[in-house]
Amino acid sequence: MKQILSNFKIQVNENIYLKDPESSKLGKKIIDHSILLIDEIGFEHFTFRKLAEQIQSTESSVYRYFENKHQLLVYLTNWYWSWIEYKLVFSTHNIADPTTKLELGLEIATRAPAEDEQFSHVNEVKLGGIVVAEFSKSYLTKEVDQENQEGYFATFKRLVSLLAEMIKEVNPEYPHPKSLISTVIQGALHQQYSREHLPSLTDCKNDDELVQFYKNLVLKQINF
Amino acid sequence: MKQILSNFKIQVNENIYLKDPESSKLGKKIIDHSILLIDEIGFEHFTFRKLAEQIQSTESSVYRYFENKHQLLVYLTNWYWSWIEYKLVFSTHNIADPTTKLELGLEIATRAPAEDEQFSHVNEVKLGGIVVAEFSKSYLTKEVDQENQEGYFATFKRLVSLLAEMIKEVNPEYPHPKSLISTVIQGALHQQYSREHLPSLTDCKNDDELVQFYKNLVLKQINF
DNA sequence: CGAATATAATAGTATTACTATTATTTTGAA
DNA sequence: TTCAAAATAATAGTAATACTATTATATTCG
Repeated sequence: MKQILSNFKIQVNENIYLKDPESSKLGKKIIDHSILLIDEIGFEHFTFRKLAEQIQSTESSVYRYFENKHQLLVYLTNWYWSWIEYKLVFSTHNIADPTTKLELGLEIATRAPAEDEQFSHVNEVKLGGIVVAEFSKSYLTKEVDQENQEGYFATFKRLVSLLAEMIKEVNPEYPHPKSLISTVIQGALHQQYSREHLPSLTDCKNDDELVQFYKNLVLKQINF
Repeated sequence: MKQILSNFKIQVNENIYLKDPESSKLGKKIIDHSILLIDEIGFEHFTFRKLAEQIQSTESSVYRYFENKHQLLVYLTNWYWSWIEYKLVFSTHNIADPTTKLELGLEIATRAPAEDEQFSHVNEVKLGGIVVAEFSKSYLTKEVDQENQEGYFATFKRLVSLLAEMIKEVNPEYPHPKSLISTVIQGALHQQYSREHLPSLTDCKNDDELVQFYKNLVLKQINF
């Protein structure tokens, strides 16, 4: 994966930052360390002041990249889903059989990133953890409609529609591909969180079982 | 429903408040108006100061009932899931056929509450909306493990285990009842939210279709 | 090299999330 | 019915958060 993708830079919609953090050293430091810090103390306790301390910079410097910490979270989650989308598009590119293709897509969309997948300055494993715990906070706000119009959630919606298309290739008659896919992706995040913190909400002992559970759910559902 | 349940008072675990809001007029006002206010401005913008203004009381008076607004949210979501649990237990009580019972249970757990179900001083419809938009914020925090130990999420876990038992009665061999149920309940909340704010993530046009989608998902999945 | 731009340092404001103190009102047991 | 205890209201205050503004210094790039 590292070799395949190392030429690509994840692009995030320019509405989601004031100044592109990929365009400077400070910008990259903001991204890298915000991932470490949010992973460590959680989004609620995370502040630009604390982040600035960690990177030996100042609050106002961070504010020149992002309007506020909410926008930074949206940036991080978009980066994450873009990365999943790249992996999905590359991996499924040459696969002819629709069912195999769908299974592979589900695998990529539901499995938590592993240590050996690192391909950028970003810590993808910790970012995956942030997505599990914080992604839903990025859209469960009163500002969702306006932000949706500005493309804040476009990456995730595109991923859902990509996988929904894969379902349609397996069974063009299936009536609820988008509901099924978004239920499965969100469900996988939730099950990962549950395994760690609310174990009575899951039966999956490990990631393999979890991925298998969702693959099975989808295939059984769409095959008539 | 109103008649059946009007004798029952929803009980919330006493760890989830400092003073029982059901024990006084002010307490009930806090609950009622916090639902209206959170529904109106969202949990992020909600403060005890704003709430106190609405009910012509003071911040410090509210603080004598709840440690902070997070605890109030946990209280409200527990109340909601307790109410769902009551409806589920009553409705399925005398049903012999396990499949019919499960279908009814899924119906109650996935359908958004309707206007005519009002049975208490609480606005159940708006509370349902709050659960859709804010429930996940109640456990996606760094304090989840400690709060889980104190019983903050017991009501939801009990509801999941009730429905998981219903699955086992239909098919004792099915290996992932808890994962399936928690995926479905969370999924239904998410689909309700999507229908309103991120429509490209759903195919369900209305509540009936949504409920049917999840019933079908479960039944197809567990029937061998 | 010099101008433009980015960053750092510092300070300041409004709001939030509380805590503390005292006064007033309500209540409920003798 | 009274009077003590408890609940509530009024007021004030603190530390942290979420910003904005100003100026000084460093960097970069045409």
